[in-house]
Amino acid sequence: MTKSDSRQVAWRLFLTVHALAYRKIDDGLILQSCVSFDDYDVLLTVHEADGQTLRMSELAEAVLLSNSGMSRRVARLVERQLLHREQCPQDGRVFKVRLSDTGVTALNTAWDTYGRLIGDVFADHLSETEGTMLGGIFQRILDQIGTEKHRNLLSAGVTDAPQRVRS
Amino acid sequence: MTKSDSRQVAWRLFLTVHALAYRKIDDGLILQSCVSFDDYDVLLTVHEADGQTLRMSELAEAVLLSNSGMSRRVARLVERQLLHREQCPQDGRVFKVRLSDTGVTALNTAWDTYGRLIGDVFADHLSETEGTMLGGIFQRILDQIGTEKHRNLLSAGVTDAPQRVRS
DNA sequence: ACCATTTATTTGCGCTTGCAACTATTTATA
DNA sequence: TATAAATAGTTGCAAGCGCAAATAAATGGT
Repeated sequence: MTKSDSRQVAWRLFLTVHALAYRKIDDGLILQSCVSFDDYDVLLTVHEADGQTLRMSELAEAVLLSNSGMSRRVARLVERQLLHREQCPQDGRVFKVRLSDTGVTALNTAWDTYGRLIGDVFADHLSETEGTMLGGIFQRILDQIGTEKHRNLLSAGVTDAPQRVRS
Repeated sequence: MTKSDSRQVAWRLFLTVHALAYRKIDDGLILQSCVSFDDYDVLLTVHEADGQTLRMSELAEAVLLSNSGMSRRVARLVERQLLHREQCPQDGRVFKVRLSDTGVTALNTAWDTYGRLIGDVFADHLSETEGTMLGGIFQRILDQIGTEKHRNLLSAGVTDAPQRVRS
């Protein structure tokens, strides 16, 4: 594969789009909703989980952060009263995390901002068909490079899936 | 736009694919070529520039790093003898950066690893046609959200492989 | 029951980052 | 020419990260 390969070009554009989009969303969220992109990701992941609860290590893996990083991130969110962190009665080693009422409110507020921003930097520039196509391609890649946890993004939770198989 | 919108789904998958791909490439580059993904990006950007030289601020903008961050990153690369950093004679405020011979060698070595990794985590999972489509979509997004510097990735340079550095 | 092992999470530490303040150099204005 | 304003780049600082070591709790073999 040479550097002029269309897939190579797509890769470089992929990186640039991600970097720019990430920045814009992070800035927008902080400015308009007082939550960073990474914090939002944590809150959303917890809230979407079964029973709206996750243990630390599950959360860390889900958002692709190290355990230690997640430990401190959660500590900050608990400090800010957006999360509760409670020791599991059955197994004293595990701590389960859950959104506080304030956290739920913050998540909902942030969603308004986030949804708008996703449109600005990404979704509004795609047709429905292109969205489906992209989803199919990314899901296919994820099936190859992700762990079990990441493989089910489409089917789990996010409803009707434009699943596709390798051609 | 609802959460089950295909473009919304595509966005989430986009984020996950990026995070996983980034990790794998960074790990692979460090392990096999002793250069981090971010370092590689800097070296490549400098080498691809007009006259294989860039001033600090241009470099910072091109790779989407802050000026201070770039200042320190370049300092480390100079320390490692991969880059030269020389004061501009016409304007003593600007410093221009250039690859050393060692840097060129390192870049070529890293390209072997990097090319393989891009295939592993991204390109090999796409058909040529899909690559072209993705490139088109990403370029369209970039035209909307990027600055002038980022807008020309496809047209400027990348398309017909001027950057394959072969000794 | 006892102690070694394994598992879940949290600290210690060093590294990288961005922001704001600083230095150095050039350009504009009087 | 003198000096104010603008520009390029570098530091001080505080924050976040990952790795490895430390802690705390459960499990297994005897």
